[in-house]
Amino acid sequence: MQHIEETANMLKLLGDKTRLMILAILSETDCCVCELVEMLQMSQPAISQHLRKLKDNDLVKETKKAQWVFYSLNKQHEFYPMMKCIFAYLPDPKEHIRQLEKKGMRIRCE
Amino acid sequence: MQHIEETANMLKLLGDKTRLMILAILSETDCCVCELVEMLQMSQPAISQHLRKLKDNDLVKETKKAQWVFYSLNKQHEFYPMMKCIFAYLPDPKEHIRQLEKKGMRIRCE
DNA sequence: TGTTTATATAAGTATATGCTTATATAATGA
DNA sequence: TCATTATATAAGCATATACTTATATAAACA
Repeated sequence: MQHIEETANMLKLLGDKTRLMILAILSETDCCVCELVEMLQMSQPAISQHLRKLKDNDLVKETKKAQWVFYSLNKQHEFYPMMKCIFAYLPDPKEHIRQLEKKGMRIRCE
Repeated sequence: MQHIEETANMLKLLGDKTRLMILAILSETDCCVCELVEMLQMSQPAISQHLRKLKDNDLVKETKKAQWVFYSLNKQHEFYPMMKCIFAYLPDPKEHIRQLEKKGMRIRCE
């Protein structure tokens, strides 16, 4: 059980369409910034700024590989079980990943 | 399963400390505005404005009784199961209700 | 080495948000 | 009837938010 401020803050973070979709996608597969830019059809700075907020709140982790920065969901986060419950209210992010692959823009590293 | 906008909007609504606590309290017991004002130590207009948003989104229902307006949680709402999951991350609202009763400010109607 | 690609970040801006204060309405009760 | 109590709502304002554009950095590669 958490403090009210903590929980409200977490929900505020999730209460943005773009960030929510980023998290849902990352719950399926790790992605680099340019993949998210392509899937969500948002500018690169906009995506980077959302990722920054998620990282500052420890919801995602980053790994640099070659010229890319891959982001992954932090499944150890205390609010991860809550997020899983919320994902049930979202369209399946697999569709975004499929579309990305179809466009040949999936980054496969190593 | 809902649209991304719907879910994000719901989370934005829940992502405010005061509204989140109002919902948690209402999940335990119906309350009138002045009880919430006392429990949450916020101005009456602030509480009324939050209740307005919750009502506009169908999360709460109102019932007028004498000079009071009682608010209750809409447990039929499509996002109610999600809310229940979120309440697990909040301090027990029963404590607020106990404090209100201790101050003799509980409104008992009918 | 110079160019391209991927990313981060700063600055600027329009809009949204959550309060305050002031005021209106309606029910209660002396 | 008049004062009090409970509530809603409007207007104003300070701050937060989510973009944009511009720019910096670093890796890859010709």
